Amino acid sequence: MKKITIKDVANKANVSPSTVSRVISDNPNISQDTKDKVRKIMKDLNYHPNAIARSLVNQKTNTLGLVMSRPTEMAFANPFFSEVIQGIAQSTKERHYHLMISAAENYKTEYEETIKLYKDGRVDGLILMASRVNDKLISSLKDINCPFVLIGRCPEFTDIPRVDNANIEAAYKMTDFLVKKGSNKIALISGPSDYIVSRDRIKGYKNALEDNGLSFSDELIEYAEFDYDSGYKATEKLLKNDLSKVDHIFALDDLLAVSAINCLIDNGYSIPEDIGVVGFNDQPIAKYINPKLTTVKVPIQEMGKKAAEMLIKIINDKSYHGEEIIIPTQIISRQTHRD
Amino acid sequence: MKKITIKDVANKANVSPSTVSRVISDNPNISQDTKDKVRKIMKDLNYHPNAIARSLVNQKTNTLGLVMSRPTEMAFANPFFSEVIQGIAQSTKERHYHLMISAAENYKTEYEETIKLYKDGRVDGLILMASRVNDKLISSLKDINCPFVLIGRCPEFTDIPRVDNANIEAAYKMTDFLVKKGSNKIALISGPSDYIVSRDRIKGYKNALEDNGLSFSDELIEYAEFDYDSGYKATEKLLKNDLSKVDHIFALDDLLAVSAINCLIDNGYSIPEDIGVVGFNDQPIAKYINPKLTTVKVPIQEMGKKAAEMLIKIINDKSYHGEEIIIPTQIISRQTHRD
DNA sequence: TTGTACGCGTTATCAG
DNA sequence: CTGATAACGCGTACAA
Repeated sequence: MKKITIKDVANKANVSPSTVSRVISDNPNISQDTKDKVRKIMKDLNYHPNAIARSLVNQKTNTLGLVMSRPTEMAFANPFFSEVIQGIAQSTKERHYHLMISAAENYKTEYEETIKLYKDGRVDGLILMASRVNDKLISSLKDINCPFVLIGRCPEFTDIPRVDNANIEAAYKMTDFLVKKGSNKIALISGPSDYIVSRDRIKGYKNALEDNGLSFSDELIEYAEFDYDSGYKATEKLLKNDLSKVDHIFALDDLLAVSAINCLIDNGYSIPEDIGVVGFNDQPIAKYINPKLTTVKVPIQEMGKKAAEMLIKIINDKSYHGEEIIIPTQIISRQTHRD
Repeated sequence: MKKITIKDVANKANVSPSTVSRVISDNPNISQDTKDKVRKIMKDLNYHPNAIARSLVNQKTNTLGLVMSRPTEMAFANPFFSEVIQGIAQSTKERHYHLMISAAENYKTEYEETIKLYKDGRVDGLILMASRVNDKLISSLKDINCPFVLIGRCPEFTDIPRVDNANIEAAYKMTDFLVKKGSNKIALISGPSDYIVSRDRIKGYKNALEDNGLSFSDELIEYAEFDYDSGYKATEKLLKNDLSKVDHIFALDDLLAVSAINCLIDNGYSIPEDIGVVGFNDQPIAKYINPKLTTVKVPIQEMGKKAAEMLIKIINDKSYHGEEIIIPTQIISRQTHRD
């Protein structure tokens, strides 16, 4: 079962390896006859060009990289990331690219893994997710001239290729939506405070409060990781403060919203009668629970798709340096807010 | 920003490229002096060995492949697959392997994509998920001598490397568990009938019925895809039949169980008072819904881990041809069954 | 202990 | 239209 190479094909076809190479790339100045002949032999021999050898000579792998850090991985439990991957996988497939996924244990190894993936020459570019404040990774990537696209936002750099949803605006809209429904005290359960996405959403929330003449206090906000248990604990903390006046909890992630709802139920509250809960992202689970979750719809898969598309374009078109794509969001009004 | 190669290092260190190569692989018969010297220069130049070139000469890529077909991708929405990937990613990371993920649009392209991934030389081996009855892929892979590990089971071949959970036994246990609780008419919502996993679980269910002297009828079973909407419809069909005597619905996947619960609730039933619903897999969602789902716990992530470990071992140890690892399951008794 | 020469499978350049 | 040759970056016999 030895590997058959371009030479084997060449021999059997009585042509040179270069000719075979040319028919592979469908070079126009090769006679139809030889093309047919060589193609037949390739079929007969069940020949497949070796991607590695091609990569070596072409200096490109046709593969994109994606690194999941542990926080991200934990968030892997969060359906958000599956959806992004799905979108990425779709684009790469369409463009005949491949996708390499790498897990990291923590933020530090995530940094190293990511850089390594590129410097080892395994990938032509990288897709970054979940950027934190002060993200060294991005400046390093810029330094070594590594093509990348960020899903999210990086405050230190304007003008980097990225796809994001309008987080500030979306959180504003949801907050405003609740206020217009009569809410006047909204507590917040946020993701980790060093994530840009958290900060942006908090900002939108605060702005909306302000514009509606409502006051904000730090006691109204609790931070959690992007997982269920953490969200549950955050809700418990909120419960310890005086929740009597709070009429809504705005969770900055659906999973967090679900944990809040369950914590509330466990403590004897009815949703949304006693207190409303709304989420963010519109992940599948939003529709699965009872009552169904009111949330902000973010086209996650679409974001993954766009990011991969942009990255591939950056890699292949040197006159193109990426852009900022902001995907619109939309409030999905279901059953967990107070009307 | 040009690439620096082994030659650059060699020049700067006044040694030959081969010496540098030996330093990289920590060859024992190289003087400590030159090792130190070369290593320092590698650091200074920020040199990274090119993985592609290495792959070409070593004839191995150190990467594993995983293909998701559309049905699988749809199931990508199903958390099952995220968890498996997570497990795989963990093993590959620990063993310094990489993971390439590929999406396919349907069963046919899945077949081609998979074969191609290997024949193109991009991966050293493959992890297969969700095997169907009469899976041509497996025999093809055997034919071309491609190392692979199956997560699941393939009835046509005994003796192929795989990791699985004891589906028959697990479904038996759950059915028996319900009967012992007093249930005597259990309906089933299964995954697609051409998946082995469906057949195995159905078999366990039937066996348990039989052993308990209960009768089985075809009207008691509905088939669905592994997604929510499909499960909902299947439940509606069940509802159209005479459900009056049915006291439990056994869904062969948690997501299906959730859809069944919601469909039942939408039709005025109370869970578990009017009818019990139990699931399979113990995915995160099982704990998130209200009431919490009674289900069979399958250590999904663990299965991914084991599969990747086995595959890597198969690839590197030619005296090892894989084995069958059956991971035990466990009933998680929560709130959706009738006591 | 280290250097030389060749090969891994392919593509690109230059002849013819 | 086609063939020889070099090169991509690295590992490894073989030689020294």
